[in-house]
Amino acid sequence: MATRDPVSYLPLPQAQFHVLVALTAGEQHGYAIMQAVETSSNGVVKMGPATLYGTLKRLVDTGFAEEHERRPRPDEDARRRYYRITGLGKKVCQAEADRLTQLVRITRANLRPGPA
Amino acid sequence: MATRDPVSYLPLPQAQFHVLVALTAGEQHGYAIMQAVETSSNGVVKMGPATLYGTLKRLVDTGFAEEHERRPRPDEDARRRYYRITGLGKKVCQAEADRLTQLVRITRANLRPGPA
DNA sequence: TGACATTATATCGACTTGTGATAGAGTTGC
DNA sequence: GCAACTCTATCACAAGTCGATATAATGTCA
Repeated sequence: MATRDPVSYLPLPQAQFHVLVALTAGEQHGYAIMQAVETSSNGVVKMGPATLYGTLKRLVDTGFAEEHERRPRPDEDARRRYYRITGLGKKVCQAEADRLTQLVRITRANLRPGPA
Repeated sequence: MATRDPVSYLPLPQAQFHVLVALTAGEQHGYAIMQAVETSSNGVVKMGPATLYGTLKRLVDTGFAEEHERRPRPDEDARRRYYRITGLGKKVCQAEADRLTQLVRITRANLRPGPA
């Protein structure tokens, strides 16, 4: 069966992209993702639980991420639920990154000349 | 008076960023912006009139863009209304571009290793 | 002249996405 | 023992996005 072109999922909603990017670093549980998003953006992007868990559900529904069976080790909080990015998720994430790179490139080129 | 930190406006809604980027290329009228967004994204981002004019209104309200008095030249369509990006708009656009660059950088770094 | 596509601005209503507040419960540190 | 933190989760509302539609001027071609 023909795989759907990752580009056809673009543009990704911002929250989805943030969560996916966090998951490219490896499997994570929800709370860790929230913190990763805030930390890696230097506090600029603050994702609350509503956005996080809602987004996580959407990612799983669409097949960009999946929960996995891994049980927290004894030294970890037993309540944790782990998620990881799927192959499709990686492709889409990659494509979105490419799209944004292009956008940023245009911005830079246009803004360069001199503050009018 | 102290100017509000551009970073405090981030993250920008996607449509607002797209329109601002289009305006960094110079003053534009609505219809041209719609086309610019679609063209410069290779057809990936399609912005209809509802999104465009709504977004334009928000940008003006927030002070990121402004309509200006320039009348269309005789060889241009008389119905056009022109907009341009403001100083604040440029700063915010710049800041958003920086933020996205950082996000993309993280994505690239994490996705690099090898398809697991 | 008439027919038709394109340009151009604009809004309505529905849907999707995002968020602050709140909840409940286990865990950690003092 | 108690406060702060961790962790998952949902509700109800707000914000953002989009397809469809409206209206009208302009351009093209025969």
